[in-house]
Amino acid sequence: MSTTTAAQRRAQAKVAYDAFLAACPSRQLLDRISDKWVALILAALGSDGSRPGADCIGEPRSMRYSELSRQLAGVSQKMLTQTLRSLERDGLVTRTVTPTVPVTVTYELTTLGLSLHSVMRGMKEWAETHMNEVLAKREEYDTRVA
Amino acid sequence: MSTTTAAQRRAQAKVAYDAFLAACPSRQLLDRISDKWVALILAALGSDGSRPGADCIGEPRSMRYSELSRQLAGVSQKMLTQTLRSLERDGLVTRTVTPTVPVTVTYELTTLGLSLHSVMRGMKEWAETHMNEVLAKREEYDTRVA
DNA sequence: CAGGATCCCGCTAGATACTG
DNA sequence: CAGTATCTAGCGGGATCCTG
Repeated sequence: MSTTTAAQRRAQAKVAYDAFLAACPSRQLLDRISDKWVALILAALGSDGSRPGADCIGEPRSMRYSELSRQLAGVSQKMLTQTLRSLERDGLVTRTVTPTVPVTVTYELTTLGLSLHSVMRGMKEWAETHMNEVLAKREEYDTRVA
Repeated sequence: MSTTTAAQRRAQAKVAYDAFLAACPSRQLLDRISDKWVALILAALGSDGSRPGADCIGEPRSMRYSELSRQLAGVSQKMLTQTLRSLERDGLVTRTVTPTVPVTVTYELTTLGLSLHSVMRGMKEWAETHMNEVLAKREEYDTRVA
């Protein structure tokens, strides 16, 4: 550590990321994961407790492209592929190609992806649970303004 | 009515809404809350970082418009106002105007907003915590492709 | 101070067509 | 089956100016 460059010192100082700062990489990362498709894909791949009596506890679910496409109703192939690619690039999901005929591609959460899922899994559920309340608040707000 | 418990109503809501369905209102709600500005605003209003070890669930923080604008570096007035409006409409924050000169406007989380914050507060922290890991994965992915 | 109103650019989601 | 490629319309979102 004779001559520490500015870049080195900066790299060490960046152990403390702050998403409140515009230039911080974690801001971009927050923006990436703040996406409905990300939330839904993670919810789909991470839902191991959806089936009562399921024997695969602890093992993240492995899903094919077409399975995901079916479960995430309304998603275009472009968005699904694009989102999956970025998730793969960020190390959140693994993409496995099996050279069958036709080809089979499966996606699975990594440990890192699973850690994010455990953080985000509540969001979809929250939206579904509090939908009524939010709708009521909206109506109240709209009539108050009108 | 008043005899139904919160758990019962929650269970009913879960059956009624499904964010996996494109037409479901909860899908739109999920899209709204899957936004970096929402995440950051909730993080700002919900955290009392000045008091470590405090029972933070008691009183949510009250912040002025300019305070929020300062803390969320890089946010435009348009996006800040727009996001705050939608959060107010959905009953997640309250907007209080105090007729001082000049006028003072403060924002605060509602109980509903606080419940969402408790779900989402981990996201910003997750992004900051796993930034290094994600950056490493990206580099690895990029070199693998190249 | 806390926005409202406008203009406008860029990107991105969506639709469509094609392929290994 | 699981994508890629291409085109385009639409709007998200920034910049700017104005106001109570």
